[in-house]
Amino acid sequence: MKGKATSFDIAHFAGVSQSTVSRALRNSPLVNEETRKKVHEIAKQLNYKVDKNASNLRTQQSSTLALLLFEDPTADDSQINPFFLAMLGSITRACARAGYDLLVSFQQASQDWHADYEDSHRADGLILLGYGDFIDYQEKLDKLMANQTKFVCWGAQVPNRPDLSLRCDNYLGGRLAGQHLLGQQRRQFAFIGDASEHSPEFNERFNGFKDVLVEHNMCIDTRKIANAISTESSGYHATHSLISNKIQFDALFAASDLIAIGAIRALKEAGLSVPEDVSVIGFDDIPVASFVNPPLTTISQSTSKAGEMLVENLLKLIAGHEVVHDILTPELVIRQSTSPLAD
Amino acid sequence: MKGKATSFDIAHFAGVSQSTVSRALRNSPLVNEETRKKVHEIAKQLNYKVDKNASNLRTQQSSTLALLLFEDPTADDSQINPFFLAMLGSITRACARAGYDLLVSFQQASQDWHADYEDSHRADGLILLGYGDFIDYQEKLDKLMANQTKFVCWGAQVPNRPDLSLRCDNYLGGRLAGQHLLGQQRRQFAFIGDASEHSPEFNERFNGFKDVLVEHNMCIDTRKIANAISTESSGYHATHSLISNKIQFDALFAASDLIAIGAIRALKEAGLSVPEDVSVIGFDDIPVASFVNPPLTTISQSTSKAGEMLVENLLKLIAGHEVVHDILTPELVIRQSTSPLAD
DNA sequence: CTGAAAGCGCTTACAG
DNA sequence: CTGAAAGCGCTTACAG
Repeated sequence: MKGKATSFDIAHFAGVSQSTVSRALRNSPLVNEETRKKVHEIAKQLNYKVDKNASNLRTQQSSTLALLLFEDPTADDSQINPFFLAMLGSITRACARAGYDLLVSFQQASQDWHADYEDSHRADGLILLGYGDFIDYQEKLDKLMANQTKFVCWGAQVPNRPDLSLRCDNYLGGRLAGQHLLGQQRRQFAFIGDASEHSPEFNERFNGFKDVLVEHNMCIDTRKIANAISTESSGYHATHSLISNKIQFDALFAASDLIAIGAIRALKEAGLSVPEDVSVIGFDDIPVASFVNPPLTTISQSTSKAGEMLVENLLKLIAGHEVVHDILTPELVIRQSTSPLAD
Repeated sequence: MKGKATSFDIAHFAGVSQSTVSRALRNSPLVNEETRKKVHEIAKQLNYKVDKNASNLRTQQSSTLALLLFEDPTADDSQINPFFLAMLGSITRACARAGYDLLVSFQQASQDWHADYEDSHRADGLILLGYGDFIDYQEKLDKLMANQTKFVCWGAQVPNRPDLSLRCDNYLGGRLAGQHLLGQQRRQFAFIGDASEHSPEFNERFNGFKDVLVEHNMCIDTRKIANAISTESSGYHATHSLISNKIQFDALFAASDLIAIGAIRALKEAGLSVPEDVSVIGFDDIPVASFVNPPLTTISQSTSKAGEMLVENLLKLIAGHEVVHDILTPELVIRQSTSPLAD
């Protein structure tokens, strides 16, 4: 026999029809047990594998999901946000468990990234992942909706469809950070990150943080807020600029761990010690967080839970089932980058 | 029109046959320029996308590569080796550039992981990535060969087929590490990693290291060698055991950055300072390396170059072209975890 | 330059 | 329980 074996080859050897082979391989209850066994045996001998293209074409689905990862245009080749990399890991595993393949693709946030994975039947649905400018996303999400594409989305909200997106309770996370720093007798609070509608996740974190301070009759001086995207170098530069402007602070909440790591570098360079002079808290709990020096206190988002739920929800959507909107609960992880203020 | 548009729908609206539509969409030179334009226009209006399952079935290929990532059985869910994650990034990009989709899958090293991606026509070829027990790999690679599966492999050698694997010059990398430490007047050398045939990459690194020492009339005391797999905790425990056994050393070469990071943690815990008491050098230059404290001196393997070449070679293989065996050149990256010995 | 037709390898309704 | 047949949506050799 030349090339790969087909179901006709098996039929030939088993002395049954090709339809029966197909049924047997799919373990249809219609098929006689003995026949089923014989077919499976021959299939194994011939090293037969169902041709996915043929079966997908026939059944009009692909058993494949596509993960689209958007990168900030500034992100360079080598540095993919570790938080998303961790998500990728858990999504891959969740797909495997569900018997789905996963197609991975990086997209520029600027591009027309709804791509054509679903239209071309390469994937049954999309998982969207990425920080970036929220405003830009909205119209693209609209397009996906109009197109009836099945998708779920980490972070960004889909207008009128809360079920299509998943995120952790960023507001609560911000509150946890604020409470932790307050409990350490810190009183001069800085925030680094984009607290605007362009980055709703960061914005919510900031709001939670701010609200806690206000509840304790404190406030955050707007001069102590510096804008940054989620990279180490952006965090470094933002912090550096605060310091050069002689802004004083004894506590710093960074909107992400990457920002926090950059902030710590800037602080050290300026001769400030962490946590003695400045308590620094991040957000995400990326794998690196425990390796940096000092190990980073942070707000943890469970990537494994998140990945699992994204896949689960997407599969429900594909199956035409309802999805309940859920929000993940973040947790404070205390390490050594924060400490009570010494008097 | 219900559901997705097909080439027949376009044919209908364009007033040509479906064959002509297909040719026009593929920009066949046979087709009249005006017809071609009209077809493209209508396709766009109908939001038509070629059904990949159908075209793949017809052409018997998939324009998809599969990336199989093996994990050490000990690796837990959250911690995928960052070196491979970086490779994943560059491989994804290289695939996109070549017009290929990338299927990603994690595999247990123990499993029958040649999987059936190629047999089932889900992918045209495989990229294998992963540390792990080399001995176990060999028979699996043999199976892939016997199966005529197209694949390339990072690190592990394929018997008699050097062209199927790609790696950096680990021996040279080991030499670079040795030379650097020698240049710092260090004289008591420890090595952490699995220097055996089970981990040929680590073994080569060790051999290069050892040879340089020997050339300088020095040697490595076997008691100063500790076994470790490529994780932070394994590096930590190995180093910890050296210290508890009162083994003295002023320089440490870790077979990977992850190991080095764990080693630094153990050293600090034992009250030893890095680099003053012990110079530590790693291998890989993972993104974290520059964030840890002190920033890690290491031997860099270019993941972007590596990913690109793996994809390039695999595509050549698929096309039936010859692949020249190539080996990447590692580079010494000096940071602050190593310093000249103070007298 | 274009069209009618075959066929890629399956799955599944239909008939027995 | 089984088989003959249709058809998923393309690509491409063949004929004009």
